[in-house]
Amino acid sequence: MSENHQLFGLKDLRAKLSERGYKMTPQRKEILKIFVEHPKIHHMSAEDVYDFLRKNDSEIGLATVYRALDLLSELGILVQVDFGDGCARYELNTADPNVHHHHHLICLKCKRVIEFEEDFLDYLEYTIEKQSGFQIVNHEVKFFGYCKDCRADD
Amino acid sequence: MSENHQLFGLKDLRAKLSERGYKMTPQRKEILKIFVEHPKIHHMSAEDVYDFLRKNDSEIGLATVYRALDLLSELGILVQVDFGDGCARYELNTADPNVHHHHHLICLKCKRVIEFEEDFLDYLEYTIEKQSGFQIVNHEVKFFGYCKDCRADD
DNA sequence: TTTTCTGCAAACGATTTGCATACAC
DNA sequence: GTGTATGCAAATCGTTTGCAGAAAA
Repeated sequence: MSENHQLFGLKDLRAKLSERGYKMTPQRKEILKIFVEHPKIHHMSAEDVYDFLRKNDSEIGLATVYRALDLLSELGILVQVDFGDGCARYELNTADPNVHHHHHLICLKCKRVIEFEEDFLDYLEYTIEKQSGFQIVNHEVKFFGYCKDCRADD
Repeated sequence: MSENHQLFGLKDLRAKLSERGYKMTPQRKEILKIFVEHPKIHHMSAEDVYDFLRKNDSEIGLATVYRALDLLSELGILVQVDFGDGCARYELNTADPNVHHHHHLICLKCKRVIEFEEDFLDYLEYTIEKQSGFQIVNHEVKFFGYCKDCRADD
């Protein structure tokens, strides 16, 4: 579909950080690098990132991973997603207004998470804002059910 | 809007329980009663339920509350909802096909949770099922933003 | 040199679990 | 009676925090 929707790469990290008084560190760079260089690995938790680092002989503490993921989310470089599996997961922010939102189909049986793109919600957002005065800045849509391989009617 | 959409009341509890080999207990009855008799109190966490019970001179252990909420969800009497505030919350299931889904507007400033009803997603569900073969049984939609009182442009 | 950052270990809060007793059937 | 449920306390799991030393700016 598309290769590189993320707004922020490694180059922008230093700027984004110093803009807010934060410092560039090898740990932060390395953690962001995982997300940038492995776009196929989606939805990593702090523990996932930690394990990935250790497998690549990187000795970054778990607390630092948590702090970096928090920080990168605060900077808008990553976004937190939640699949109800008891831990926060992260993905590169693709919040480009020209890029469609993507959301998640969560299989109740095999726990697979499938992504889909949609832009049907614009009218709904418009309606809500008009009816309730609620100013929407983001939305999150999850569909629960059974994926192709797990369907109940198979 | 509507008074009593829940499919299951206290009367059905015993049947639902024994159907699956579970027993009716005063604790389970009392916990469900809170949800049925106080429809205005939405989105209660286990701790909320526990506090509510203690205020009403009921001595039910916290572990029992957790177990009962789990069980009532498993039976389809309650549904778990998650507002990302670090604890599971529950509400009466209103999964009647004739009743519109309701979803949540979460204010990022005052943390208020506003409910809204919608039935715009039927077509989207149809499209997804057709395109991806994913069989949808439930969906969850959250809009994040600023409520009428907290809007950035005020 | 000043401030922020890291890493460790301890603290934390929500939830779960083991176990002996109590209760529903 | 038999098997499930309860209540308590201890265990667990993801995450956060305090603090002393290390490293950016």
